[in-house]
Amino acid sequence: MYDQFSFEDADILQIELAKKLKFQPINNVKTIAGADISFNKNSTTMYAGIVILNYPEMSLKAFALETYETSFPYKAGYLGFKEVPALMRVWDLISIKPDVVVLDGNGILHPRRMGVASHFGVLTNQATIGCAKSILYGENHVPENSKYSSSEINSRGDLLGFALRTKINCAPVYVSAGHLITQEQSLAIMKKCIGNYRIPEPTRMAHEIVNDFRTGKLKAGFHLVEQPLTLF
DNA sequence: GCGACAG
DNA sequence: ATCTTGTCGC
Repeated sequence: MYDQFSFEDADILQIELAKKLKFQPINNVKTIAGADISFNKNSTTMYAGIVILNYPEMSLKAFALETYETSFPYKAGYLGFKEVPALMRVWDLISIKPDVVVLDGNGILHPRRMGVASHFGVLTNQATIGCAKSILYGENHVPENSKYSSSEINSRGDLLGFALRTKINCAPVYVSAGHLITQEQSLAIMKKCIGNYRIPEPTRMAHEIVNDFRTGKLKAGFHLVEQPLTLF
């Protein structure tokens, strides 16, 4: 889909897509999804997956898996061009869409306000939240060392996201609104998605199934979980 | 110019 | 992201 794009083309598209961003609170959140990608080193085959959890119980409700071929390289600031096409393929397998989707990467906490979560949100017209494991952009402030504590991340006076401590003595994760949600609600929702691990449940579980998919333990397609099991 | 740089 | 053993700390 973006294989013929140069980084210059990508810059222009990100700026155009950013003009479509909209930030508004979501009313009733009953389901939340987590999306992630996995792949073998030196391979163009991507294993994409999306899990759907009941909110705020965090019990697994369903998940979808699909592969996708890409030649777009990874480069900081352009993750969306590599991952969004694959995730959209998986998204098509889901008939009943979740209320909000959490992506493994940033939302507007990005130099052009178009991280992978915002990119996916605009293209699918869905509410999204970005939750990255390391900082990409913005003035980084370290939150205090206690679970649920957070600190703002600003740039030129604009609030772009938050550093959130999900576990004591562990590096924080970086939360930012993707699309069709507010910064504060993004932070509030992510706090309720924290289990006993550093990575919040949506993204953590997505990472889990996507790896099982890559190693052959799970197969492509939509899978409904009959007995939603709460892991904590 | 130099260093940083999501997954 | 993926590869990959031991090791430090709660």
